[in-house]
Amino acid sequence: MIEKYGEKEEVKEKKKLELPPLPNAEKGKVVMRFAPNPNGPATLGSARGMIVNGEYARVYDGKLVIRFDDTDPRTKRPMLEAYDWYLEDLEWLGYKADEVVYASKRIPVYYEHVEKLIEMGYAYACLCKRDEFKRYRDAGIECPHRNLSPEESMEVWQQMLDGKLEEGEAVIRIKTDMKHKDPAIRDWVAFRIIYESHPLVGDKYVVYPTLDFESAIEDHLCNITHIIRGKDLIDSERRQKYIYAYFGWEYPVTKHWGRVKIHEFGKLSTSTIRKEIEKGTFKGWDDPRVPTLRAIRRRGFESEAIRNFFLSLGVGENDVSVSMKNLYAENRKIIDEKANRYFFVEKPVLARIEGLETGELEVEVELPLNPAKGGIRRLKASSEVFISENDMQRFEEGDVVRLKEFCNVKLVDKEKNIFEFVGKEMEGAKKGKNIIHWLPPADSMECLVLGSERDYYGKVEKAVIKEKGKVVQFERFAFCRIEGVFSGIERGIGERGIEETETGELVRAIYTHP
RNA sequence: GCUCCGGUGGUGUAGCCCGGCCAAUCAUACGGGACUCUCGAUUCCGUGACCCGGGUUCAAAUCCCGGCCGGAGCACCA
Repeated sequence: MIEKYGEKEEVKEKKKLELPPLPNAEKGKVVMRFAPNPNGPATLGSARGMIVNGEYARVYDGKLVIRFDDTDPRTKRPMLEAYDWYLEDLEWLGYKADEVVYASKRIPVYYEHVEKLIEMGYAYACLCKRDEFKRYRDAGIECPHRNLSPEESMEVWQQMLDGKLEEGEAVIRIKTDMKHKDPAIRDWVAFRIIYESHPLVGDKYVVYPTLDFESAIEDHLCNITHIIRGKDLIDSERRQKYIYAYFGWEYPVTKHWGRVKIHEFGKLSTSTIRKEIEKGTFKGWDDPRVPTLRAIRRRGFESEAIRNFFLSLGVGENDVSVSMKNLYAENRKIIDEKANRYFFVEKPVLARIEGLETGELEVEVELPLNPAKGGIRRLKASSEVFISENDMQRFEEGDVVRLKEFCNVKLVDKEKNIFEFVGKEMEGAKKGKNIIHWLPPADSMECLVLGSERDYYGKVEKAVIKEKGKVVQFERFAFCRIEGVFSGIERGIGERGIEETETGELVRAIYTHP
């Protein structure tokens, strides 16, 4: 017994997922960061950033800072609630932020830095129109404003701050190299004028830094040692290194990962989700059809599964296209032994069993509650039971089927759903698909299961109401998370394509995965 | 078009830096058997990959060159 246990432990140890070592990482000195823009809630994609950065901070006994790069109140307008949602999600995934930074609250700091750069002649006020500058850039020619004296640039900068200029009239550019072979690097924009109230800081500022500038300054100020992010930001490094050189700072070690595409969610972006929510297609940011962490959590996924899923993806620079099935497999490993078992009869039909003796009707049928932990649950024996139409269709008259743990019955009239009692013992019934789940009307209640592809309606054991908030397995159906008992409009029926039948109470559950 | 980056089974991933121990790891998927009063779990077996072409070398998934394919950036977005 002890030996066996030891073996098991060893196997578990082996399976433990690990990230590759971080270059130049010293235990206790690593500072990682996760830098989202809260223009919507965290998605599965954000989870990768939280997990990889959080994990490195953890294994190196380092620090994790979460920084909100919320410097565009218009195009990527932050969402007020999302700030805290990010913090919650991070915590749910098992990581704690040692420091929380809000870029929009630190704008004066960026002002100071750019002013220094202007004074040193490394940044200048550019009055070119957008298209005008694009032509200079593509041709590799310096624009006329590049040689403005620091004093002249400062004057324009002051006018920008004072709100004396229109949007687009002037920007601050960082001097790089107008002949740089990569046009993306040439004299990039550090500040622009935006007349728009910011959700967090209101109308306090009209000049906002771009991500490249803000994050360059903050990474240094926060003492970030390693940056791991998507490869869409790979150019940032080449741009920001100019600033680092001007200030004599050392650029953190960087690593970039490729794009993750999850088959099941296709091209659902934050902005399309928002649109669909506004249109009413999705019920909210935690609608089970949406790839947000809130929705994933509501569906009953364990954070440990999400973590393993992303660790298995590694930090490679190539793009990956992966299926939710992998996540299901990870989650199943964790919840299979935790989840209690119940019967949920989808599309119930009431079947009548003839020939049951009174004695056989006075008993309660015992069913295993949990194959790993043991325990039993009870259902009343009954001469009328709900079975699923999905099962009913498959049977022919004369077939003997097993009502799991209850009795064997023979179908005698398929039209009227009439069965005949055969016996209590197993023998005579074929194993496999002929063992079906069932429910006595007295022990059942209405149930709606909200799924990611479609919803399911049926009857469930009354006893599941004890499982509120937990994931259970509806035998021969799927793992589901029980949300609770609802009535009235809370029921959710009728809104999602399932016909309203009754108006009483029902159990609402969320489909986790098969 | 310009600039970067990447290409290992169906899907991910290890190995590549420091060539041989790689007829290539692990997971998942798939096929089949066992077990189980769930279509879940467990268990056993099986299928299946180094993008192509040159070069260097006694030896290349690993180094070099060329091609092909894929991706990202070229915003007063993040």
